[in-house]
Amino acid sequence: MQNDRTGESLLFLTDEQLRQGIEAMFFAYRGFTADPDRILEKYNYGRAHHRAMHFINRVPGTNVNNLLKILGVTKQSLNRVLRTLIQDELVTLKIGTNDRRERHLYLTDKGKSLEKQLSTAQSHRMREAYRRVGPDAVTGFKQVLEAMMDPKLQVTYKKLRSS
Amino acid sequence: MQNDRTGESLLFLTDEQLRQGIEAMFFAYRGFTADPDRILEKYNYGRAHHRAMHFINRVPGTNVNNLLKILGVTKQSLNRVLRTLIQDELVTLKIGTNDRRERHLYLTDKGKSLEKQLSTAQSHRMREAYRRVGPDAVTGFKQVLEAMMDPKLQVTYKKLRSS
DNA sequence: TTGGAATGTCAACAAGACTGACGTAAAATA
DNA sequence: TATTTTACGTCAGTCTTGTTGACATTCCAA
Repeated sequence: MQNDRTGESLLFLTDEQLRQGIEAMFFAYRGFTADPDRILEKYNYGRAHHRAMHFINRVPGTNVNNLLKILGVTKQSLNRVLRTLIQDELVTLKIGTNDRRERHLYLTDKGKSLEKQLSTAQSHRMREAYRRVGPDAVTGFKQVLEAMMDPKLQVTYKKLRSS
Repeated sequence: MQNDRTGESLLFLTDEQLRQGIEAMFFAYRGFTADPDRILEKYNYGRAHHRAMHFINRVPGTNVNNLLKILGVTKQSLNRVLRTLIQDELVTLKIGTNDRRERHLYLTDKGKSLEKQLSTAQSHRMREAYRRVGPDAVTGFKQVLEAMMDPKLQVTYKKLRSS
């Protein structure tokens, strides 16, 4: 019976516990972005550039529409970012062979190099966190995050995992 | 011996696992802010207003400097947000009795009401996530987030927990 | 009494998000 | 074949939220 549960086993659902989770997300996200932000600043790029580069690296040859769905911004917003990345030769376009309306996006060597720098910095903090807390905590971490996503983004997330 | 560990037990530290964690944070944070954002839009406020109200509610009577440390923005940024919240009678100022330079911040009844709306929406999603994954995963979730924070913010986070 | 701390304010600016409107090329379909 | 839809780009304008820099006020403390 549900009601046989002690207060202790339900403690993780109290308002106080939820509030702690909310604040933990807020403070952790600051840490999560801090290291790449410092690198981006040196090149006069922002988080938007980082996100675009991350997913172009993750899904090489993706078209713009697909990237828009992943990033959840408008095409005008993404376009501004892509324009500078292409100008700076971090990203290249290839027109689709089947459908010539589509632009397929790739990182150049220069782009790969910067992406590597950024992901190394970001991974380093996460690796340290993972190492300190151990594998079981990491499993729980990912389970909660996945459960907090909007359903559509959860699908996107899972697709990326299995690709 | 460290080297006796199997590949399996170290699997949580692979590049692929770290990348998954990064993407999980990115997608989950979108979900985390989505519900309050929708409410804020109706009142023509933004996330900055939400954050200020959250922590004024959490630490009633806080002065501006303390709030600045928690939020990690400049006083000019915070001031603009506070000004509108005070104009709209969601927040009140009380000049310090000991130190009359300090402004102590409080939510009005109107402010408390909106803050409640926002935190209810945000908590609801987190509660559902917690419920689905169970208490052990929640413990791991918080452990990883705490380990990812900048040390100073980790102190701030812990202080809030124990207050 | 003077220096520094806490706070506020004005101005200017930038990143990064948004909407709306319009254009072009190519594919799909009626 | 003609029309519609799709994919993408671009221009213009707006908003929020962050930034710096400069300057004023208040008031505690040495």
